Amino acid sequence: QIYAVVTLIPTGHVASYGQIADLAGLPGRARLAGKALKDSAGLDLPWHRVVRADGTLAFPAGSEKAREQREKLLSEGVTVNNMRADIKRYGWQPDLYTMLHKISS
DNA sequence: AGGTTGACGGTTG
DNA sequence: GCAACCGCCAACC
Repeated sequence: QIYAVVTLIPTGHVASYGQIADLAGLPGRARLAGKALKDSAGLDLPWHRVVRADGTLAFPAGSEKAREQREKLLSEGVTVNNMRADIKRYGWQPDLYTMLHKISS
């Protein structure tokens, strides 16, 4: 379920672990979403579009994965300042979020 | 069985 | 805005 929701994130946009878990029918289990993505290594998913609720990248600053994620987001037009994506502009808009919530239920 | 550990998130100072 | 806490829960020691 979690992987399915991740594929729904439009190119050039980002979503939080909490939102992913929520839409996957697992409210309040953001950590599980993170665990699922960690285990998803190898699968073809837009994992780089998943960030923390405040927009910061989940990988330790300076790490190889963090650099890779930042690069992928920038290439899609998502501004990333100091390892933090601009959630205000590129995050899921409220209307789209509620719409997806309705569909998934 | 009990303690630790996270690709997290909301609250508080 | 930031950092320290605390709640969370499944997987591992």
